[in-house]
Amino acid sequence: MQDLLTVRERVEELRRQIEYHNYRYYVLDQPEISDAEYDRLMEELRRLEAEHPELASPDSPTQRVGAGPVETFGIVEHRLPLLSLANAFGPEALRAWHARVERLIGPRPLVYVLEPKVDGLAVSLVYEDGKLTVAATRGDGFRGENVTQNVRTIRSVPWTLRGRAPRYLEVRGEVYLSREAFKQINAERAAEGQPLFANPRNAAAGSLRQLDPRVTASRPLDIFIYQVGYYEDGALPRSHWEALQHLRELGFKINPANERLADFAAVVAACQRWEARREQFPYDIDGVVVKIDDLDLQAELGAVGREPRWAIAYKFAPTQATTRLLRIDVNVGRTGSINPFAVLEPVQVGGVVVKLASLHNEEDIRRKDIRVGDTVIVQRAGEVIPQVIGPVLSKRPPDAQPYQLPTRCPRCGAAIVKPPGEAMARCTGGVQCPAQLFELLKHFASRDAMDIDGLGEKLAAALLEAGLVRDVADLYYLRKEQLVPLERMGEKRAENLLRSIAASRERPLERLLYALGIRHVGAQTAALLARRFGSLDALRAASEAEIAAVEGVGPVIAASVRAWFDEPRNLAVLEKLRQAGVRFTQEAAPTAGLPLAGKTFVLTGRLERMTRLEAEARIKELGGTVSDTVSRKTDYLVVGAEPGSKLRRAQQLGTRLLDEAAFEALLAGHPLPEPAGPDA
DNA sequence: CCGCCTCGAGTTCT
DNA sequence: CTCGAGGCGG
Repeated sequence: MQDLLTVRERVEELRRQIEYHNYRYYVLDQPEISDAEYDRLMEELRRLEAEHPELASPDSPTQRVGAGPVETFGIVEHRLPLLSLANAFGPEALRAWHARVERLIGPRPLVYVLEPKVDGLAVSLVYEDGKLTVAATRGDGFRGENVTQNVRTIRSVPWTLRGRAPRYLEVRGEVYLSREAFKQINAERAAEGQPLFANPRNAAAGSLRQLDPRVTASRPLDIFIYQVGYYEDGALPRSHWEALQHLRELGFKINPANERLADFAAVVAACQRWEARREQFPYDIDGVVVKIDDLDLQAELGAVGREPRWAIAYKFAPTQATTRLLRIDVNVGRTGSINPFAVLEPVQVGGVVVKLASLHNEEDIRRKDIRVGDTVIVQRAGEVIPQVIGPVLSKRPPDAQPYQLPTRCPRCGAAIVKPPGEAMARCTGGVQCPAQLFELLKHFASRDAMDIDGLGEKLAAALLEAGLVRDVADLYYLRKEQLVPLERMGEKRAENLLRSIAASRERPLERLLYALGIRHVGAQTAALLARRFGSLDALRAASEAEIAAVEGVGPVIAASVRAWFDEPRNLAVLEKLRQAGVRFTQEAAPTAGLPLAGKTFVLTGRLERMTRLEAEARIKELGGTVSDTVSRKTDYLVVGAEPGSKLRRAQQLGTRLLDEAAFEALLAGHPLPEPAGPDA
């Protein structure tokens, strides 16, 4: 039995250490110890508290997991109201604000502080004698809800201030969720069939307003403190910037992206720069808050109504908008997949007018409960494809009906079936379906398949419309006089097209195999099959078991391939291709002994001196393979300008990175210097 | 049977 | 780029 005094000392020591490491990890983002070591400290503390209930304390870091639920939130009167900010939409409005400031205080040199306007929810935190006593939502600015128990679960909120704390301190901050955490929470909710949050802000608000703080604790909320509200006992610095530094010393998390600028032109430029790079913040921001730095000037400028004149919110173009869902139509894919899409009342979002948005599949529409006639939230951020996030239920027309997929294909009338357990419904019309034939023709001619230059969307439609092509083999029997009457088709273009078609007869087997559009056979699988069987006839003659025996091919793909070759219509197409002189064999392409044999590459970002396609071709020539996703099996990630998410994954996995110069050196046959060791 | 790794397929606007 | 799902190793 241990002496209780020493146990108490140990408990206090552990609490001190854990709070310190919390601070290093969550506030400074500079941990000093590993997660495992941290877990060990936490585990020991938990154990001691369990063994000695008399030592338990609501101030112990073990309580960050949250206490029991409450019935309702109390109301908190803010000692000083939380003001709102005037908005500036665009640089002109920002300049107008600035002109007014100068008019009021006369022209003199000004210093500005810029802070990302994080899209979360504002809270007020009160510290008395250095201890967190009350946390409240903004509410109407005068009175908010008491969410102290929930805010205490946020790891970057100090319970006790560091250093010499004022007797009474109130600070304001923004509670938010990172985009990553938001995605994770929604994925969990989707798995549990719960309604999804529309955006990180809603998720953060929902999390903070949980009656059960244990739920809040499970959500990785974070906070940035941006303002002193009320400060009693002790002198505050003269400037906002210094006040933020002071708050940082007290243990608060201050946004490291904040900037102090002394030139208004630079302020405007910075706002625009941040807008262009808003995706690079790990959390959503909807603008930039610009503040006059000097606190005396702030006081002089004062407020109009509830808006201070010394600050303004420069607002970015919104990435979400609401609009009406007019109709749900469906597209038919090459494989017969039925792909519903939303026809929207045109709406400006993310800098473009959106009229259409994909809806993926019936299941997705059901889960989001999207109905024709609904007002829906549409999102488009950066280059990302527009998405329908969900309905605004309060605006739903009373007669709106849940969406039902059509039972017959809108293009060919064949039955639509949805195999149990699969997400996608399919048209059963096969190549009889004009939509599927059209998609197949485009696919056949596409660059990774037979690469027929000049045969794109438009021409494929025209050839089908004119009845010149009923299957892909018909392409090789086209004559010039048939083509010329087509719209926008002269002698010259017809000749060029026929030449491209003729040239495509020489494509290697793997291209042809891919071009045929056999279900589950993409470029990669086509290459595996071509390499193993060497000729189309050998593959046609193979049994299902022989096909399934190929490395990387399993029962599903084997059955699909076998079924394709058992279809008389397909065999007829093959005979026509053969008659037309299309190559049915693989060229011998030995890869053994080449310098990059066995090496797997992934490319990300834009290369300066060659296209991505050229880079891929060079790697393959030298015996390497190119993959699409970074995994443990990836040997090199070639990093170009503006790399994507692959770079982060590669860094996590410790994959070797090559910049363009190093990549070129490798291609030129120069061995790479060994990677630096951990102690180098 | 589960969890990783890959591959296939589809998508908006300019 | 993202989702869904096939293949495969443990």
